Order: sequence, then structure tokens, then C-alpha cells
Amino acid sequence: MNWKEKLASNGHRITQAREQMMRLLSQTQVPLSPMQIHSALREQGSKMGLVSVYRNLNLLMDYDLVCMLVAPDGNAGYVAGGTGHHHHILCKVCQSSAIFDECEDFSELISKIEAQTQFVVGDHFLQFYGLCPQCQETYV
Amino acid sequence: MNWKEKLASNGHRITQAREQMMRLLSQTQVPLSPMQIHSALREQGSKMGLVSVYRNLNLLMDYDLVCMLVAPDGNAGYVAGGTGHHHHILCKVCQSSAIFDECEDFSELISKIEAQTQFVVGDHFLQFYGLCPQCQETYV
DNA sequence: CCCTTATTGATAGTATTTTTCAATAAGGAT
DNA sequence: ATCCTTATTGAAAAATACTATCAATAAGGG
Repeated sequence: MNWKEKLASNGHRITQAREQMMRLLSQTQVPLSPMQIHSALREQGSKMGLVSVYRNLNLLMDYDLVCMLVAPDGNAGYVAGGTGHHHHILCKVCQSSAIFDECEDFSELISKIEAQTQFVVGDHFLQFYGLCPQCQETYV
Repeated sequence: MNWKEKLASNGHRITQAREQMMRLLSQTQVPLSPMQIHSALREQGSKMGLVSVYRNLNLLMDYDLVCMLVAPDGNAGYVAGGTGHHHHILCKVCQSSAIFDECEDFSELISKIEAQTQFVVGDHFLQFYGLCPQCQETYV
């Protein structure tokens, strides 16, 4: 089920604004702020308002169609979301991101955490930082 | 080396504002926003300005004396930082947090990520969400 | 106790996000 | 294809979050 079906089957409309945003985000590896998304789309001739960017980001987040990433400096940005459980790695130099779905089996770690903290463990947020292939060439 | 020594040995002063912030944060499990920190301290009679909260949060972050956590809804908040490499688990209901230092050995996962993404992997941000002991009683 | 200067609070300024509301367009019904 | 309903939109304004500036203060070495 692609993103259009996902939205449509939940009673949401496939609008130009949403198509433009999804296209931009899936073409971009670098996490974009709402403002950056707005500027990029205006430059491409879109008439979309910044408010719609915020609204649609919220909607797309609800359906896991976009992901929020946190840069090393704490700034947040959005990228197109992969399907299913996955995580991102972010280049410390150029901010470019990549998806990996090889998610470790955390069951052993979760047992330790539950023993140590008395919490019942649910889901998690895991993100790696590193150097992308291009920046390896440039900086190593 | 406690936080006072850490700051002092780097030429920073141990001010009332910093003592108040560190005391508040180490007494609180729930991540607090800059605004919440400011309000809480004013209620306790402090004359600190909101601006100093921001400035000192930045400073304390630089020395890993406080940590920024990301709530499930994406909101950020600050807690007193543990020593050394550690992670947090956050209660989905009451936002209360706990520290765990049993950090899995990620070397195998890192190899997989590097193979899959061609990135060189550096550090990571890992945070769990779950239910704290109190909320387990209330909601289960 | 004095002196230097990092730190502070207040004010003002900028950036970010949310609210409101009439106009528009998506898409099912006709 | 055209109409109708209403989710969605853009614009303007309001609310919130964060940063810059600067004179006054207080931390801490001498």
C-alpha cells in the first residue's frame, strides 16, 4: 500500500500540496525543516503556504509516511519514511541520511533495562550518526 | 569529578542560577522545557530570567551535564545527565524518565549498517519508551 | 577587601508554530 | 461530464519559542 492508498483509505484527500511534499521529501536525503520544505516548493513554482506544510507534516507523521530526525545539534528535520520498522543514519558533515532496516534483536537489552529500571519497555528511537560515502572521500 | 568541578576546571563560574538549575533538574525525572525550568525556579523564589535558562542549558549540554530527551510526540525536554555513556527510558504516560547504562554491544549491528548503507558509523542516539512502575500500577 | 570579567536580567528583536476563517478544490454522487 | 459536499487550503494575525544587545551584578582570584 503506497502513501496515496494509505491516506485515501483513511478518508484523506490526495491534494497537490501533499503530492508536492511527498515528492520533494522522497527526492531529498537531507532532513528538511518546515521552512525549508516551504521554500523549496515555492522555488519550484508551488503556491503552497507554510501553514499547510505544518499541517501536512503532522498528518503524514500520523501515518508514518514521513519521519522526524534529530541532528547532532538537536535540530529536527523531516525525511520520507521507509516502510515498516526501520532507522536512519545521518551524516555528521552533510546531514545526508540513509535508511537501514537491519534492526538488532533488542530482547536481551530490553530485559536488562526492565530489570534495572523497573519500567516496562515499549518501543524505541534509535538513530546513528556517521559519515556518508561522499564525505568519506572528501574528509578522510 | 562532579558538575561544579567540571565547570570550574574549564573556567566557568559556579553561579546561583546554575546551582538552582542543576538542583531542579536532578530532583526531577520528567524532562523539562526551558519555560518549565524558568517557571519552576521563579516559584521557588529565584529571580532568574528565562534567557539565562537558555544560556545555561547550552553550556550544561556542552559539558554533558544535562541531556536532551525527545518525547514520543517529538517535544524536547531536559534532564540531569548521568555520567559516561548512558541512555534514557521515558514513560509514555507521565513522561518520567530513568537512566540505564547497560548499553548493548552494537558492533555487530554497526557492521551490518556499514555494509548496507556504505556510511562509516560514529555514535548514536538511543532512547526507549515504556511504562514507569507507578503508571504500570495505575493503568494495567 | 578589591578588581577583573564572566554572568546576569531586562528589553527588544527575530524565528517558529498555531489559530482563525473565508475561498478553493478533491472526489463521490448524479 | 457536471454538481455538491466538505476536507483542505492560503492569508493574516496571534501566540509561542528562541536569540541578540547591553548596562548592572556577582564570582572568585589576588
